[in-house]
Amino acid sequence: MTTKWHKLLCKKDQLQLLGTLNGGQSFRWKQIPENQWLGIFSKKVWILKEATDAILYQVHAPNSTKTSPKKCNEELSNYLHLDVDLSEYYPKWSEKDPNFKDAAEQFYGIRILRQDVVENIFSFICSQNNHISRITSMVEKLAEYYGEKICDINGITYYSFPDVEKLAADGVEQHLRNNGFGYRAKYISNSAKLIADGGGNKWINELQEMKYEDAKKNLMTLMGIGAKVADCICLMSLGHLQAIPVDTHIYQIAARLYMPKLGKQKTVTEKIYNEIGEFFRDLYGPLAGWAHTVLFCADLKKFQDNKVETAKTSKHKKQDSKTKINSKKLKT
DNA sequence: CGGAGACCTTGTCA
DNA sequence: ATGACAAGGTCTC
Repeated sequence: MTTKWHKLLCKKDQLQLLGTLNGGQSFRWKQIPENQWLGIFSKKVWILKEATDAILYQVHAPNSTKTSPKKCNEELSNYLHLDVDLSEYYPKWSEKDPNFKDAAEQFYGIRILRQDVVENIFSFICSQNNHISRITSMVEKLAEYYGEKICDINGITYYSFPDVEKLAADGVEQHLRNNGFGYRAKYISNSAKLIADGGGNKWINELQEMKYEDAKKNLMTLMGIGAKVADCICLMSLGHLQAIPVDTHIYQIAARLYMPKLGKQKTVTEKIYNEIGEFFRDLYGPLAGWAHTVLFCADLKKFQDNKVETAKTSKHKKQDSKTKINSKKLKT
């Protein structure tokens, strides 16, 4: 086990750990003392902290796992999507949209992570109609029940996210039902079986090769995955940075600030869903999903506590409507 | 094709 | 304290 700190060069405006790791993209990161972040990806436990023009990190993995500094640097850099230079985009998005410019002050350095596809498929199935805190505990349970132990740190055992085959096994649905997963237990079990029957890794590999529209369509054939969850997976795990997950936050933002005609709409139909996506793609360009994530962060309640309340934010504070996302499956 | 309800469970707010 | 309501929606009718 390595406990040495490694260094990955990275300017401050290129990466903010708080908004990126705790902004609802991944459910595998926790803030720990001394302003450090502990998270799990690629079957390793990572501890990160910000330093001047760099990220310092530790890697914890089983002794059998290779953790050469070079390989770890590459893995972390890839996970954080550091090949995209935000200084090329933030000014452009700010120029096109004053709302983005406002959000970007607090939410500089927000990055779309390159997350594991399988983990995100099941994490975002859990996310529907649910709170981030509960989603996090459900993802942790999936890892604990069906994943593999990585290591212990300070008396806590960490587990990797399980393979699809583990989730496709008999008895999973009942087991999850008994452990607080509610109706999502069936979605997880059925989707895992659908993927396994479709070839398992082969199905996943083919998904990764598809273009955005095809990948989205295929994801929506799984149970419990509609347009929004499919777009989350496309954006955060398949590199389709034009994908715009239209959730309740983004719908509210769109109706309030960009598309006033939505005001009276009670449900988000497939048509409305796609219109909102097209609107933002038209506004921000090919990396619209990335820009949208900055707006999403700015709308998260947990990030608004330490923010100075302005007349503008307080005015809209309590006006969330009863609008439900109701986009239906695309017909092929 | 669009609308209306149901759905597990937990956190939050009055 | 207790109930209503919302939570990064989706499925079914």
